Amino acid sequence: MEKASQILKSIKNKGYRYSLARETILDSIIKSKRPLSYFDLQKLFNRKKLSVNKTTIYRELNFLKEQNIIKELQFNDDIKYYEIMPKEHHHHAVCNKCETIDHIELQQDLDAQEQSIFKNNKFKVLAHSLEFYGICNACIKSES
Amino acid sequence: MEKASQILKSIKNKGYRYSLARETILDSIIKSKRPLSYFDLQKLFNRKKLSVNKTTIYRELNFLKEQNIIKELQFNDDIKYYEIMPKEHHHHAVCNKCETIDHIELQQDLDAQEQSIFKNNKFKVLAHSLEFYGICNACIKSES
DNA sequence: ATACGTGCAAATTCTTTGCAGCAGT
DNA sequence: ACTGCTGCAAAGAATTTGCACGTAT
Repeated sequence: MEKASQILKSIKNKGYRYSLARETILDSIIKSKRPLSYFDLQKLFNRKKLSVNKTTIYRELNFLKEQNIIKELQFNDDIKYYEIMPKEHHHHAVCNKCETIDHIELQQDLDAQEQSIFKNNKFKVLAHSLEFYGICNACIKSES
Repeated sequence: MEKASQILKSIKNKGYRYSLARETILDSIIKSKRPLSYFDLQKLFNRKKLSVNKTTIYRELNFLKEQNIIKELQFNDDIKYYEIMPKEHHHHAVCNKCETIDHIELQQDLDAQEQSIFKNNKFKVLAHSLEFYGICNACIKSES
């Protein structure tokens, strides 16, 4: 809860308030090893037997996104996922079998590629988004 | 129209039929330099003064996707785009200003990265998706 | 003649909005 | 007390489905 309460404090300084829904959503996203969707949070509230309206969840996700506290992600399903705003740039590995999404940090990033794009395509790269699709370790092991 | 009619022929062999909507959608996606969305096709039909119901467009896009004739893409807006199934693997450059989407082919692809992911993360990469965001040439030039 | 393709309206799903009441500061 | 936060119902937007009719083969 340490990190969450720190962020909540800075939110308070901007005139926004503490609420249980806000803390729970924020803390869940911080603690989660993988990006969470609206549905994940929904389930989570159910499990905790907390009654939180869907409007609140959607609103809170948008709020945290606007505050640059969380980042919205899309993979090849139609679902939006959220992760805490990363300090280190990283990428995602999506398992085609179990649909688990993991973080990946590359040894060599894409600086060379970005420079050649500027040269060859006259396109000034400011950011990139890179997702790997394949089979995760658990699914490799459990294969027949 | 050559390529479209070739694909239409192979569709016919599977028992599906020719139709004007099908040919127009397929041909538009083939001829387009950039991925097209449902709305692009909608506009296109309007300009051509062809009356095609939205259901037909959605159904045709799903049909062509299932037939592996076109590929569905998502960027950081909420819109689905479609391009003809690429033989050469390539990536996309999305302009933050004019939202134009271009194709990019990398000199060095990501083989080295994929191998190190297998080593370090025990994740078997089968495919990847890479989008660059930035400013396109036209927008660089037109900047004040 | 068969059964795929199409249009229309209705249904579905996901998300947002309006508004009145609740609650943190 | 002020104003942000919440829940509910309703509205919206994007997409899909059911069904009767049209049309390529």
